[in-house]
Amino acid sequence: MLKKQPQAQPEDTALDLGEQLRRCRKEAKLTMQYVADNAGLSVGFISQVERGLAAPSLSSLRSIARVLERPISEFLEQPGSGTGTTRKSRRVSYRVADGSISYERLSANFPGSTLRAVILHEPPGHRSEPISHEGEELFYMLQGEITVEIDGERKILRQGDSMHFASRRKHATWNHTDQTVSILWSGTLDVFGEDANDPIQKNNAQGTSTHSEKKGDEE
Amino acid sequence: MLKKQPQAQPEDTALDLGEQLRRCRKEAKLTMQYVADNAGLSVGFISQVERGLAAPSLSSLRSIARVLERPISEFLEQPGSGTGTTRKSRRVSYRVADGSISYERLSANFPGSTLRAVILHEPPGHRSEPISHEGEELFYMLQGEITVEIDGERKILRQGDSMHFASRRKHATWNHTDQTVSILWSGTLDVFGEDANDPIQKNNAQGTSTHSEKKGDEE
DNA sequence: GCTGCTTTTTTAGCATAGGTAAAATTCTGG
DNA sequence: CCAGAATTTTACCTATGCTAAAAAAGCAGC
Repeated sequence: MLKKQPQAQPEDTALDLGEQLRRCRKEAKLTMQYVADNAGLSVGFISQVERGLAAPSLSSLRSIARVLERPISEFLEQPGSGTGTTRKSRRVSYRVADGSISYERLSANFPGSTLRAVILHEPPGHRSEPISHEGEELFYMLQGEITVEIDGERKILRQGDSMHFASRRKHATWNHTDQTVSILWSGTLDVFGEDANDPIQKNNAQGTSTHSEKKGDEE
Repeated sequence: MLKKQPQAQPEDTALDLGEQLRRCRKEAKLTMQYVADNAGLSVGFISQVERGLAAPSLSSLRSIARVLERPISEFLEQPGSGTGTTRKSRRVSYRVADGSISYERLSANFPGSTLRAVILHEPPGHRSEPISHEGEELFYMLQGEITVEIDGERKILRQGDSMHFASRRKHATWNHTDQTVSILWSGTLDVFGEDANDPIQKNNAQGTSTHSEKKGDEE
């Protein structure tokens, strides 16, 4: 019988997956036999998966990832080689929602990336509607203080405080102060969209800057 | 024939996966027929997957996720309900590497979470060894300036600047100044470990604070 | 260099499940 | 109420996810 080949994918990710599994296993100094035994699979199958000759099912991949103590996403999403530098002086501000909040994007957007970060500016008195969605997020208070409500429980965050939570929990914010607050927001889901909002403030002196998520805002 | 059941998983994630696929599809206002056609699958299969009666292969899930325009990880890893609030006054500092760098953890650690954030303090003159690993990361300069080298290309980041890149690219930092710099680091891989390093500085007046990654550092 | 053991690869094979087409059922807008 | 759209269900099939075991390669000790 001819050597079996997995179904060809446009991006040939099955091979990437196998390479990454092998890399992680070797970094953890484990044998295939160990991984197989602990994942409830056979050593031959592990070999085939690592060499890209077989594609594991989801449950098998989950078992293998558990043995390697890595999130399954690490094997499925591999960011490309993009880099985004965002200069303070060149950030573009966007307006969201009803136009009261503005934000500046920090994260770049390259293939496979899931990390998102923006700096949010919420004006005095602003309240957001309670929402929930996929992913997780973290607030870090750059300036000012804010009330955060998660699943009905309220907390005040002050400058230097942070909060990390699963976005599926219903959450809302309220700027109970009389000053604009600035929050560094980081999350795993792009809730701010890509250029979906109008830029409202262009700090670039020439007024023609491109958005930072274009292939890096290079010096 | 009895109704087919997917293999039971301890966390029954196949059902979670189907629920999430249906939720995302409805949020995008798409029919199963549309998803099936664009993913190269049958509508009956999409129905079974969404109802947890069949488990898609990795390539099928990838196709479905592409149609829904969501990262595949969104369907595979769902954070639990943890929340971590980290008060500025209660952050525990850790020492890493040769003891020269310290950091304070911001992110909590709850089931399924992949987002990590710390505040790094690099002393004057400190150079890190070039490394590469899985995931992606973002630096935001809270204070001071630093030279970052990625794949041999150097850049200086100043206060307020940020940089987002795939961690697989070889990267190193050098604090070329004569002051300690503070960086808010955010990433998708836990390169700082969980309590793997010694706490070196306890800001809690009682000196007995628990680490913030324990079930939230509640007020 | 040889040997024995460990680790990985390869082979042959199979049970099942990933996935389909089409029919049946339910939903929904007019 | 009805027609069409959308979803579910059924019957079925074959490709493949995965195995056991043999073969090959790697490696440490002598």
